[in-house]
This record gives sequence, C-alpha cells and structure tokens, in this order.
Amino acid sequence: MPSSLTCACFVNLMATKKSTKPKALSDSALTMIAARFRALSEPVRLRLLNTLMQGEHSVTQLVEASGTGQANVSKHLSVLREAGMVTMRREGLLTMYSIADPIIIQLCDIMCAKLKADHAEHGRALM
Amino acid sequence: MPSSLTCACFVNLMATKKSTKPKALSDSALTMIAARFRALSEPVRLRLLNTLMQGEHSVTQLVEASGTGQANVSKHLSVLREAGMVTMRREGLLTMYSIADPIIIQLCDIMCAKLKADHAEHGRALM
DNA sequence: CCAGTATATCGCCATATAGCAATATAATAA
DNA sequence: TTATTATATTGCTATATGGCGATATACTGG
Repeated sequence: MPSSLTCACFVNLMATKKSTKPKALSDSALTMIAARFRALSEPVRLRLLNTLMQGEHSVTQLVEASGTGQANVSKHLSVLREAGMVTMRREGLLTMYSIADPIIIQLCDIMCAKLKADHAEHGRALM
Repeated sequence: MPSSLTCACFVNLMATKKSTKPKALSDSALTMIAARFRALSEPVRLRLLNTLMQGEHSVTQLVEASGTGQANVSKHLSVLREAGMVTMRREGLLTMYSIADPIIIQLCDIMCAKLKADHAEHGRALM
C-alpha cells in the first residue's frame, strides 16, 4: 500500500530539510483536495470567511455582510462546513458560525498575496 | 480609496508581528481570488500540477500522466495558464509546460496536509 | 397550545463546465 | 508542395451549481 498522503503530499515544504521528492497522489486524494479548493472558489463563500475572520457570527449577521439572500448564505455555509472550513454551534435561536481551522486563513492570504504580486508585476496596482 | 489589497489581505500571516487586523476585501478582489481557487478545484488539473512538480513536461507527456484525453488536457492547461499557475514555451513541435510559481505547490501542500489532518482526527488514515 | 423569529431545505431556472469527437492550426520533414 | 506529428479549438451533451421564492424545521415566549 502506497501511503500516498504522508504529510508532504505535493512537495514537503513543511520539513526543515527543503524539498523532498514530489509525490504522485492517488485519484481519490486529488478528488478530495479538489473538493476543498472548490469550497474556496466562490466569491460569496470567501466573503463569509472574510467576515468570520473577525470572529463568530450568526447566520443573520452573515446574510447582512454578504449581500445575498438567506437561503444562499445557508447553502454556502453548508458547503463550507462540509469542507471542514467552518464550525457551527446552536445558541438558542441563533446558529453561530466560526472558522474551523486558521490554516484556511493562511491559504486565502497566500492566494491573495499571489494575486497582488501577479498584478504588480504585470501592469498596475490591483484596484 | 480603500487600498483593500495591501499584501495582508485576509489576515497578515506573513508579517513578523503576528496577526494584523483582518481586512474587508472588495467584491472584485474576492471574485479574482475565487477564480484562482477554482483553477485548483479540479482533480485533473491537480494531477497536471502534481506531474509538473517533477519538472517541465510536454502536453503529450501530461496526457499520458493524466488519464484523460488530449483535448481535455489542453483545455485544463489553458485554465491553469490563465490563472497564472503554469507557463508554457514552444520547443519545435512540442509545447513544454511548467509550474509558474512555487507558491502553488505550497498551497496544494497545505491543503493536502489539512485533508490528512482532518481524516486522522476523525477516523482512520486517508487511503 | 399558538405566534414569531432564525435557519435549513426544496423546487425551479439559468449558467458554467468537464468530457468527447471532430476539426483546425502549427511546426517539421520529405 | 504534401505528409506527419503535436497541440489548440470547436461543437455538442450531460452534469453541477448559484440564485431565488416558497416552504419546512427548530427554538423561544406567551
């Protein structure tokens, strides 16, 4: 059995010794990783995460911050929850959501920095 | 003008002093970030990136490694190229692709590590 | 119990996209 | 020129998904 996910999956950048050999991942592992990225591939969901970075919020608060309808927010939160990006807890009538793992913030921050770098190198500032 | 993308976009994890305030991002910034993540949200594209981590490959080599047809691989490579994840150069008849920015590898690696961590904490090993 | 608030789910529609076969384009060789 | 190989593009179909309105469910208070 190929134990294809031994921490350094694509390339081990976490290790102190730099760059272990890149690993060939199984199709099922790639499918699961793709699903995680897909959860981050929607502007409304990124807005929800961006709001949750300030701390726990109720669904109603998130609806107000997101600029879309309650049904959509609820669906998007389900997607984020199934992807392990947010957690929820009931508090009376309210359902409070929060970020499940700060690594999510790091992922978004890296992508955002790359976006900015690409724009800076190409032509002008981002906005 | 809100200069909403001043390097620390979601939360500044790059800075030496830890965690600046989370920033509210503009809709257009979120849309662009979402598009980047969407490029990573497909198993075939992750397979292509995973293969390219071993170095430059031609399209034909990538077709063989990917297990799907040439037309799809070409289309997926276009998506990755438009998202700034790969670069290409012509070499005679061949078009050679390579990873544009090692930060992509880091992103995939982080997501892969999170996937493994979630599985470990929940039930069993990943595969 | 009923009423009200908060959230989740359902049904529908429109759009996006992955896969595939066929074709078009590009580069090399004869 | 024609032939061949490598890659890109087009047209099509099927599926997935986001947005919306309506409804269902869950909790609290009277």
